[in-house]
Amino acid sequence: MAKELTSREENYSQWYNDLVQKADLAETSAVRGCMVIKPYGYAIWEKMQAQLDKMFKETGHVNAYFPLFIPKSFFSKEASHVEGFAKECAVVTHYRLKNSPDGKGIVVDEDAKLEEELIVRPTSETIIWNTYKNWIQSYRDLPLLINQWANVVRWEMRTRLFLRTAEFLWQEGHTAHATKEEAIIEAEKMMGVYSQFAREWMAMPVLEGVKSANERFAGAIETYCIEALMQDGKALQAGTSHFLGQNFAKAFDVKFLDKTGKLEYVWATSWGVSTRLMGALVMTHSDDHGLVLPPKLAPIQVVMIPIYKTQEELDSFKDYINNLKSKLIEKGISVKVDDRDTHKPGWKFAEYELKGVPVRIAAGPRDIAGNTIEIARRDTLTKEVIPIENAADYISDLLDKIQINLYEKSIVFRNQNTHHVNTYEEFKMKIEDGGFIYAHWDGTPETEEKIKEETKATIRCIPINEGSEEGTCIVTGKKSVGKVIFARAY
RNA sequence: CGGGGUGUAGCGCAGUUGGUAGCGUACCACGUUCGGGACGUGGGGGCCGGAAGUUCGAGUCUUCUCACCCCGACCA
Repeated sequence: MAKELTSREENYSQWYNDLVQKADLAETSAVRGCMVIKPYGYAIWEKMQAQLDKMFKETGHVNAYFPLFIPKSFFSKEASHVEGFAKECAVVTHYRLKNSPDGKGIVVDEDAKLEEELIVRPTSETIIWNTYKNWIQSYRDLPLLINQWANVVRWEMRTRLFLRTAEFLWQEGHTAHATKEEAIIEAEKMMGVYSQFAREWMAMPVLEGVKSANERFAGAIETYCIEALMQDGKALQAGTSHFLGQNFAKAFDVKFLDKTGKLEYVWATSWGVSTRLMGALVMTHSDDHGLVLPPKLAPIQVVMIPIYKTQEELDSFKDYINNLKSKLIEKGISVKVDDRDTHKPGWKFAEYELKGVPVRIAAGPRDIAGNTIEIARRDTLTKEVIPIENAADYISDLLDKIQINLYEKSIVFRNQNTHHVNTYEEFKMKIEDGGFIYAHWDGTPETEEKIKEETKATIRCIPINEGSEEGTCIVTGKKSVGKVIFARAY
């Protein structure tokens, strides 16, 4: 048992750390707060990227790339934006090193100080809006619908693999529109894209809503978000989409001539999801045996493991499963045959369980004699023996079933951990067990702050598309227009 | 940035009042095994995080540093 996982019950965050590293998703690096994403983890990210990118293109967006460095002066142009990010920016001050005078190593060459310091982008609004100014003159240039895949740096004090790292990978969409309404529709649409991706690809249920003022993006008028519930009862913000109003247009003087010849500021949105989704994926489905991946994002969907003693038996296994393998590949299913002679079947079973491969097929002399294969499901940890004839169709259906089962299990979990409360006392009790809590709130930042200080819970989102009824705030007793969703969050 | 902890073989750890480094696992070779992480035998691998000090002698004692982990404040 070389790779024993800490159980979730014993220590949830240790379980997460163990799992990410032992399943070969990522590891900590020599650089503080920065991770190395390993090939298996990166393969999952690539699958996420591929699907998201497709969805962005389908909604009319194109990709571009903007610089890693942002002149410091750009940053200060939007007041609340700079305030939000100033505390966590990496700054480039020099452009040259030299040999240390004492002969030991190298030092920064003080003569090579930059005239204007550069910020390593924590997000790209400023450099992008500075650029858009040159691209937009008339309503005919709008809407401008651009996305970029990039890395960003936020100098976090405490980091965790995928969930919060100093450098992370993400995509950031930045759009410009002629009207406020159009920009709002865009921001809502992208939240919908994220939500759909989370449900259908990650098999992860999410709540859709808007952020309270306290939680809003620095520089946004409205922040839309999707919020997921992790197995330990903590909420995780999985994606955000911002309606930026004309804040950045005004800060960077981006105007256009409308059809009537009037000069107007453009309306903006930005939206992003990051490698944090990897953390969400791990914490939504995985168990004490290891990773559990939804088939749609699994780099290997089916692994085939031979049971054999002799070379002849191995050869006959290969012949035996070759046809099935081809049929699966024809169906677009990714298959790996693990015929390594260096590990025993039992070892391989445990390994692929740890790595979350959705379906495992094993076959040995007994199966070959009886024209059967053994199929094991990662999500339920069940095994069955089926005839190899028509196994391809069976497996194809099974992958769909697993995808659905994971989503349904997650829905059940979330429902079991979602509560409505009517008093603050009840709230304080329920919050200790984790989960989402619906409660009436008077709409003021002060009340939210008080609740956060006393219970560590924040408003994860103000639900939309759920309908709401009036009530009274659980803390102040003042009027509330509808319940909002609280949780302790990552 | 506060509070706590840990740095010794790839990984996980032990190392007594200071005496020149060991266990498990992984790795390599050979043989027996192979339907849920096999076993035996033999082998390779360490500037004991770094620097300075005390000492005849430091993994062990002292000081200083650095890194990482956990818990808070901040955050996607």
